[in-house]
Amino acid sequence: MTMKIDPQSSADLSAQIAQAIRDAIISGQLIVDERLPSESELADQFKVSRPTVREALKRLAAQSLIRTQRGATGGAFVNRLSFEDAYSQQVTTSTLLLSMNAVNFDTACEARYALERACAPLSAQRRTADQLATMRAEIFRQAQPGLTDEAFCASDVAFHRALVDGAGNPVLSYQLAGAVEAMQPLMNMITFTARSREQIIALHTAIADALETQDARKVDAALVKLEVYTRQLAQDVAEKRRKPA
Amino acid sequence: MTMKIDPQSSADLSAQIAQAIRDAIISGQLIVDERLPSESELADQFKVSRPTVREALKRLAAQSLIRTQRGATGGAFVNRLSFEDAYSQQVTTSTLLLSMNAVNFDTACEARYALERACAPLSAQRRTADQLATMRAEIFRQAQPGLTDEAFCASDVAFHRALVDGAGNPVLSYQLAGAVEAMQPLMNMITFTARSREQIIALHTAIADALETQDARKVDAALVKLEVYTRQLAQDVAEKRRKPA
DNA sequence: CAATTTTTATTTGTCTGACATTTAAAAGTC
DNA sequence: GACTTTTAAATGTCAGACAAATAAAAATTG
Repeated sequence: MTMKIDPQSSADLSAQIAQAIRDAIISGQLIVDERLPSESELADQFKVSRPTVREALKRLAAQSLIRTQRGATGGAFVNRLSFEDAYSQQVTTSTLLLSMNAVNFDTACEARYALERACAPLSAQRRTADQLATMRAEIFRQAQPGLTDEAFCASDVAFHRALVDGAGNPVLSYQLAGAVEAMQPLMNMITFTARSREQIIALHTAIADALETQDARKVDAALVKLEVYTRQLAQDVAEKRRKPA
Repeated sequence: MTMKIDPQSSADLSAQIAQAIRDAIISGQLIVDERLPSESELADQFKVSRPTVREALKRLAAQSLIRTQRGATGGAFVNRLSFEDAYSQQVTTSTLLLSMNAVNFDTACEARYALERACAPLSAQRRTADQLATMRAEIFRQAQPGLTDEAFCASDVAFHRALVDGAGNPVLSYQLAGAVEAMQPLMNMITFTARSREQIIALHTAIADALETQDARKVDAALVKLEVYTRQLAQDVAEKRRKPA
């Protein structure tokens, strides 16, 4: 395994080295659980100092591409990117993307429900009894009177996540992670208008009922209603903000 | 702005510091384009050495959360995460996730088409003439006899990306990035059975025609056919591999 | 005085060398 | 043979230095 960096490039050495190793992983030259050379050896290979190598390795660690272990048999190992890791990265990225770019609420909402509706038919077909039970439990929690707005939102996310997971497709669950979870802070702006809870619970119940009877069309209809209702709420809030009675 | 790290924690100092700064960005304590304290100042604040601070900053840079600039007025600045950055991160993550986890082809295929079909109705409604022209051009390219398999695949991706972008929803385009682009290496396993090109081009043409007349149902029908066809091909390849005539 | 050039201060990028800590294997001991 | 101790290798952290880039400040010049 020899990796090279371009001596012409103007970029940081640590960035170049990280990219070289990243490429080796993506192309399969380095396989899962394989141990990278030690930091000193890498420093020799790339003709740079150990701190520079370390900065490169930290970049890769931040992307969960490698993991490091101390001790005699330690070192940096190519990490198997788990669905869980990918999932949480996706949520972080989506959250930042939405919060930093002042994304129009309607745009985010449209995307989220379009994707969720894509899961609905599969979920109606395959949802397990366990996932259905999770959804019922979350609906029950949402009906508790003392629930804070944050807890209601968290429960809302858990409900929709169960719906998505019901499709029984981990790739789909992963792809939807950002769409569902990153919406939470945006939804927070809205749900503080507390009277909406009954309506939302009713629609959640409709969804759960339809999933129980495996009626994909009814699930879709309820999701559409939920989307319409959510957007209506957002519009009301925006209006109220424009002319605060 | 004061940030703290837990002196009890066993994790790497650089990881803890990165997390502290990351939290400050996510929570809005640090806003876009704000300059972080210099590396020396951060080292003093966190009571660690400069190399440790630098490792933390490189972790954040790997996630495009900050950018650095040298010179008198330089430093580390909170970076506005662009759709483009998020898009390419998503593609990298999805590609690695699929290649490292031996994801079942059917699973990936199902997810990809489920998501793409979610875009279809919006795209039928809103696609611009420009996007339609892109799709026609890619179909034309795909019909060229001398085209390599790699180029055909790339054109295929470009075609589907135009379809997704037709929905006119940047959040949706971002979310779909992984689903569409990360499939390319998996598709490569299949398209080397060259005779399938005509069939694919016919279905692409059907999609473009339906989008031109804004007929969402026809788009959906063509996408379903494309999914069925793709999965059939994969099955054939798998079968041929089991008993190589 | 205005324009240009030079200097200077600040900040990141990189290097060297050292020590601390963790860990597993090797060596030693009973 | 089972247990303890030692050792070696690796990452984690530190201190201090110099290089390179960059913009502002100062000096120079027409």
